[in-house]
Amino acid sequence: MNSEYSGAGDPAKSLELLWGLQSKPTRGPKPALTVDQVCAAAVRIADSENLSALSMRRVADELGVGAMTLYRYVPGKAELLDVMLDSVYGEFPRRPVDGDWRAKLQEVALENRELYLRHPWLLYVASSRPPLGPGLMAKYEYELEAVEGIGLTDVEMDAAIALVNGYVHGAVRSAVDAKQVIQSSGITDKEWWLAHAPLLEKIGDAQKFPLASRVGTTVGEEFDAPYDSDFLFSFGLDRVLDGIAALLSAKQL
Amino acid sequence: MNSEYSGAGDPAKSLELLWGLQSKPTRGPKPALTVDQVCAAAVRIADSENLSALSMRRVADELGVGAMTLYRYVPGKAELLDVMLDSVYGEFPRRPVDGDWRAKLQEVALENRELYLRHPWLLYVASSRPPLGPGLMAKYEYELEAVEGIGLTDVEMDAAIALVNGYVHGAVRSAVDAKQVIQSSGITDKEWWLAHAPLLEKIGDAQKFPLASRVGTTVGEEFDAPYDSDFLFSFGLDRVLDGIAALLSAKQL
DNA sequence: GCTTACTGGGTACGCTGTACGGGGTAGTCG
DNA sequence: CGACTACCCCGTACAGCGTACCCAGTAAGC
Repeated sequence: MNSEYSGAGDPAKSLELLWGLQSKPTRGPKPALTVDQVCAAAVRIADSENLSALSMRRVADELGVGAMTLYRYVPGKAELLDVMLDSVYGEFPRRPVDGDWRAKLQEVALENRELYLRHPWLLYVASSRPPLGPGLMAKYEYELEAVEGIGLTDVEMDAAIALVNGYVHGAVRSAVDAKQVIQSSGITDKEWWLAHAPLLEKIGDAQKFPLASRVGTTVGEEFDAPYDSDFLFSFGLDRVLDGIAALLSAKQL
Repeated sequence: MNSEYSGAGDPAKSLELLWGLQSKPTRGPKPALTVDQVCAAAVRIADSENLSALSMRRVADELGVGAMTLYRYVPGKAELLDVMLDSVYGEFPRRPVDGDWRAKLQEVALENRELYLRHPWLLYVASSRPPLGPGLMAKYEYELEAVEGIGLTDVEMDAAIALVNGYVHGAVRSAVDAKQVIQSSGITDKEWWLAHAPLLEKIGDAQKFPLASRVGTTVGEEFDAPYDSDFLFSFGLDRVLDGIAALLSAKQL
């Protein structure tokens, strides 16, 4: 499973694509496709297979055209990824929430999690300087609303949602990775741990790394317990939100 | 800049490599290279160039051998990445710290940050199920020591350091990405924002997304202020540690 | 000295993104 | 209406990737 880096293309060209600023041609045959169709096909492939299965030829096959035809609509693969990103950001739920900042931020985290689970390839493409398309702008606006007017500076507001989003990204990625490893290898964490325990013991694992082997064993055993990923996700998220709460009360003194 | 996925190879073969469990050959010519040499050359390339410059042929050139020779030492590129990961984990400082859990966890975060800054490609390869080599085990052991005996369960201990490490990963990746974009494009965040402001205004940015444009502008302007990355890093880290502190005091009630 | 396990590495296959250029099509202008 | 030309689709080609396969050369064991 590879992952690519968004923002690798020409940012100006990506922006033109994202906001539909291309000057429309007047002469010549009508285009058989649209950028949206190309993007939708690419998202379909990335969703149902994975990011490394996403190639220009594969997208072209999906649309029943030649590979080079895609370059009539998109400058290159990097810009296509930018468009894909913004298009799925556009389906961010943005459900209205009654409650304080904490309830709203929690909802933001859950919606981000939903998005990642629906489009797992996002986990491997999300960049720190994403293209400023309409989808991302709307998502960012919604997220900022959760922390507006609670006493944070603009920079702190941005840092707060970056903190939450960063946590969600890491947590969901761990969970998705683990699930994929289990699916592809056919063995669970517990089984894997048990299978390799003798090898690690032979090396002197428990003597040299007592804490690591104790905690590792416990975590491995608990991993397929009834409360699994949901519990762990909420646990970490609560810590992050507690941290923001601590900042707020410190500022009020 | 691409990134690859560690753990994609055969875990058993990676483990053998990591712990040096290969049965040594008795007959035939002496190998001209060692796994360590191959790994060191690969790390050198990834450090000085980047992860997408790391190819088997490139590593072979660095060592003055043919490309296929590497497959005498390493089953494939995926396993080579595993070995590279564990080898740089092995240089994790693990400085002893006097103080409470918070001072120790802060030190863990700073050392992780150093490691990422010294080997930026780590940011694009780190996986959730890394190979359990000696380097990672020692690092994990050291990190667990920071939160041992402060009243957390084993699962909570693991979750706590995963939380800190996840934060560091995200924060450093953002900083490194930003720096690379500035270097490669030659324009700073502020200049980029100013250059695209008229375009975004034409679209109706400020009307549709008032918060996003206000906060975005502020963040863009502050970004190359004197206190930049160090301040922001500590800010987020303090929030994470506050969150763990809140958990600890809640458990003591 | 023969056998045999092992090493180095050349060649080749299928994959990638995409530069280039050719042939067909449709709207515009003399 | 014919010519022009901008635009469409896309076949070919190239450089690069990971690596399967295979063969020649080497050195240890019998």
